[in-house]
Amino acid sequence: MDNNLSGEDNDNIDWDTEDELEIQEIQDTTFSSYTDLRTTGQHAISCGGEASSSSVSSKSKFIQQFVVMGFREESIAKAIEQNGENEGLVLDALLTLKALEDSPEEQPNTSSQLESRISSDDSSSEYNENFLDDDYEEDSWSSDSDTINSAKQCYLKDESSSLSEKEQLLVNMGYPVEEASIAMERCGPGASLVELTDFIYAAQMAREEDAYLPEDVKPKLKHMLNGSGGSMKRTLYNELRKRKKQRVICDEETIRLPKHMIGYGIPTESVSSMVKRTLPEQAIGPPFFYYENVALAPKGVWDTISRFLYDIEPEFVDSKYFCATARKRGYVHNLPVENRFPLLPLPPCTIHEAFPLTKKWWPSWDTRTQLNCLQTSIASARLTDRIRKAMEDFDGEPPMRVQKYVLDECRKWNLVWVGRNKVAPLEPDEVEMLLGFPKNHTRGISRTDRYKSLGNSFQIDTVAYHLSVLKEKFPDGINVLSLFSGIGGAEVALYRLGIRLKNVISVEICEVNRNIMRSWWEQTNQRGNLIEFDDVQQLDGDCLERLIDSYGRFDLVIGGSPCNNLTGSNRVSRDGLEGKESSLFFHYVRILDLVKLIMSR
DNA sequence: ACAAAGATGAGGCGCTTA
DNA sequence: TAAGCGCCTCATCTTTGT
Repeated sequence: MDNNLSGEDNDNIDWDTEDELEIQEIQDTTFSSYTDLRTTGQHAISCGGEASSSSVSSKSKFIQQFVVMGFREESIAKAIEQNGENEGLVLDALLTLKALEDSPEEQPNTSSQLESRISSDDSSSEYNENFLDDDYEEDSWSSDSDTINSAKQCYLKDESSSLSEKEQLLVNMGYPVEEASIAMERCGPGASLVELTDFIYAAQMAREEDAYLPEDVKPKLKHMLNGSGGSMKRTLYNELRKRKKQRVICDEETIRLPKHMIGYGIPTESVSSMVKRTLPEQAIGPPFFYYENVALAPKGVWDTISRFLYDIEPEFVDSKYFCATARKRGYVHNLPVENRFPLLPLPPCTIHEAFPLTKKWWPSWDTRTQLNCLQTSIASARLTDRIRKAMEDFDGEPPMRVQKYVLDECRKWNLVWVGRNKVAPLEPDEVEMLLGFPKNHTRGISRTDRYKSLGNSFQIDTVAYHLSVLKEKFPDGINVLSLFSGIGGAEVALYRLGIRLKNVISVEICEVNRNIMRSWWEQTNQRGNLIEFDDVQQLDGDCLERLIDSYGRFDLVIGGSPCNNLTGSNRVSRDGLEGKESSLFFHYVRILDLVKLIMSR
């Protein structure tokens, strides 16, 4: 076992990694400037924050503040030429120009799916458009301005520059100190400025309110609008309001969880025949994709997820309709919802069916028929002992007070009755069974780690039911890109459906989980190829292109990104989508977009 | 050093009641 | 309609024990 990965600081959360948002890469790769930039960086750049901070003249700082707002350098240069170094006037000119260029109706539907998707998206477009503008860099990089070059160079990945200098640079760019330091902390010392600014942008965007402009722009804008407002500003203001309005409507109609979480149907009660869903144009594959996360995320999270995944409405399903334990999850996918079929045999759906031996000891006043959500840790032996002692004081039925205490603990910790006055947590192999994994799937690692890995996994029957439509579409098997694979829930589901796994590209940060997956792969005598990565960041455009060249196109991109910062169980860092781990969602989006783009060529 | 145990609420929704 | 209550949640961090 790798201590670094499963040690005390992070345990073996499947998706534990330093998070870096490389949404920039989408654009970079999309517009083929990525390679150029990187090459340049490797050759000529000795960048370093030191070089930048010393060579960053006041003029370049002046330029930089507009660069980070997402304006093109040539536009900035022109605006400065016309207005001098007057911040207000330059910004005015730039914003007006941008407002004119950006009006959605006029957006030329040229380049890629990605671009049109982004431009059709309201709030997220504000984020992405800023970076889409970066394709200007391809041309203007050849500018002979030293200051501009040094600024550019700092955007490149650089390992040598020191932390504090970069942080200082971010602050110089106008980011609040605290946001800069959070970005530094989250992205790590090796992060490029692009990654850092990306992170800050993403975090800001993911926030509920006013996500469409960087914090540093808002006050300036506000100041200007409240101040000497000219007609240009008003034009811009109206333009922004128009977009903002779309977002507000979106907020008002925030996604609500259905009372009965059966999605587009469950094996016993199909509703898919009644509900015909139509997918947005951009959402239609290839490839098929399937994204999962906890249903009970903080407000607005599912709206953001949906917006980034082509405005597909999430399918909320509680696995209590598939097995004996609850598991409320949201799934965003572009799979057909007709003609699904369940895995056979159907798993037990009640506690008694799943654990017949408990029936003998189950008190009548414990009315549970199903278990609550299986989480990542279990009750201690001491707790079950306390319960036993509390029960032993009474012959027969304990008083209401004790019943309440015992039931509360049983619900909280998913305890089952295993003897007279004796409750116990589920064994790891029992959890495996409930989730649809083969027995001993996670055997060989510590008990604690088994619970953790299993608690972070799919419920196989539920996911397999959704994926079952792939079987007739791919009789010869499929190529799978599996992100945040964990212990291989997706692979097990496909395997149990009888869908041949031709090539599986699996990304999983935790070595313990990768070993489990590899072990399963070998035990089940898979004939296909399993290619493992340990970090989603490794999957850049070049890498994906190589993979597709070597192994063929992906038929399915599947994964559930970290829920750490979304789940209500987290009392420490329930930070939403911009949280340390949960922000890896944006890597799912990035990679899916890249795959779509590469495959469309 | 590792594994287990203990301490640590907020947030969101459904339901009842005034 | 508002307020109050009940219930549930892919967890994290520190301390203790072996």
